[in-house]
Amino acid sequence: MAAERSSTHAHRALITLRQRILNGELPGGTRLYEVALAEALGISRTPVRAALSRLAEEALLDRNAGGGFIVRSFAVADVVDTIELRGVLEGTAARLAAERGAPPELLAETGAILRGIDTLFQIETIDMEGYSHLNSRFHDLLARMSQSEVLIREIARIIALPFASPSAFLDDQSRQTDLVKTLAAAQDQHRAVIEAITHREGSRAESLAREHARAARRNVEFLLSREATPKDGAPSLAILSA
Amino acid sequence: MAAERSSTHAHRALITLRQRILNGELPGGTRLYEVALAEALGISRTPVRAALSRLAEEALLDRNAGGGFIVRSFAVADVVDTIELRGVLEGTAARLAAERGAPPELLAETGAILRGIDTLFQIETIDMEGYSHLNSRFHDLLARMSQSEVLIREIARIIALPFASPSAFLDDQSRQTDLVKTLAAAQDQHRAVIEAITHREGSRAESLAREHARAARRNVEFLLSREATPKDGAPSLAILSA
DNA sequence: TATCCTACAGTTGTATGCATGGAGACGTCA
DNA sequence: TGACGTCTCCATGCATACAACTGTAGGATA
Repeated sequence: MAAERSSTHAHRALITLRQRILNGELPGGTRLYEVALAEALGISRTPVRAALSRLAEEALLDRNAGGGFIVRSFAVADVVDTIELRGVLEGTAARLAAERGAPPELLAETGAILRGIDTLFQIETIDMEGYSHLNSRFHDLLARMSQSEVLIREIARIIALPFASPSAFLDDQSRQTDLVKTLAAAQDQHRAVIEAITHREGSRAESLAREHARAARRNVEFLLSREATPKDGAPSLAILSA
Repeated sequence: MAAERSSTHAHRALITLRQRILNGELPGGTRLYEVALAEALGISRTPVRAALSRLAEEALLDRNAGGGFIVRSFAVADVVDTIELRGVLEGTAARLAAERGAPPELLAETGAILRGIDTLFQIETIDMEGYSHLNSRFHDLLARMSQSEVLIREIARIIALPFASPSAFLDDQSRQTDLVKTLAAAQDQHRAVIEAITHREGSRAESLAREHARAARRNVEFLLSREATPKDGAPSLAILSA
């Protein structure tokens, strides 16, 4: 976590601060002071302000009435509701895709991704990084099939929150046995959604995509039900308020 | 539209620029230059940057790769999709309200608002400002009944776009006759949504709230179907790209 | 004792000058 | 004629000094 080599001070500050918020180093409710941050990061207030402004755009900070920024607090309910919201939005994307007709090239690309995931399953130990990548691409394609720029944008916005990403909690599954079962079930849901879209079954596509997001929600609830503190096994949940 | 008296230069710049974007004075695709704006507004670059940053947060500007801001383009499809999205989100709020049980005090307040709207209907010429205010409060309460901070926030975000507000297009209805009929129908829908929530009928509440948003969508399509250019009768549509 | 007033300290708001870096214009070379 | 390279200009990135504001603590007064 030394000095990162990106283009601008503002960008480096953005990355650093985002990281500190996500890993719980800057807990929800913390007021962020420009001067203090500038000194801590060894830069001036100007790029700090730029970074804070972008974090507010990402919904990780709230603007304080009368100036200043405060780290947003995320309770368990917020995480659950955000995942639910992703399900609703992806459900809408699936419905629109079915109603409007998904572009053949996107359907083809999706098919290739699903076959790619199948291939991963044939190896004993699953390549999680590879799965995560393909899974993200699948969800990206699903959004694009809606052919709605507005929806694509809003889904991207929600997914930017780490705990709401379709690939969240994949790296912190403790029970490897369950994991395989879980992923196989998810793959079945992927197929069902695409099938519904292909057959122009809007309502069915919407329900299936919604239900698919529920898997992530169950994952959260499982991780939180364990005795261990969330931060140990689930980095994505480090942001949770105490 | 002279110099407005708010607290800071940045805030005044924000209001001025927002207005110019919404009324089409700064059409979609326009690149905004800090120096030029600073000179035009008679202030320095710093508050201009602050204002631009907040407009990006409101989704009225896009950040240009490599710096700078560009006015976002809104096509008819974007307006329609945004209204559809509001319907989806308000539908979700209604469903959650039904599933989780709406707080009695919110239901009571909603009832008062609905009675208030009824009262407006008893006068020959409807007080549009009054209706608009009550209608906004109804939609605000609907969001809050979901008891989901995440959803409340996202709905507020969408409604901030002028053409997606539940009270958009009220002031630019040309045919006063249809207007009364339209508003009466909307009021029926309001009642139906609340009834479904009260009876804990989640799916029905969701469908009704969604359909309610379709009224706004039909309004857009009606306004655009007229011969007159959009800007004349419908200020909310002035933002549309040519 | 309660309230108001004042002064101060700390924080953000603003202006400005300089640094940096990218895109386009222009010219040269193959 | 086309492509490549360089040079210049202009917009943004950044630092810094100063201004304005806000909340608070302390004291004075009724």
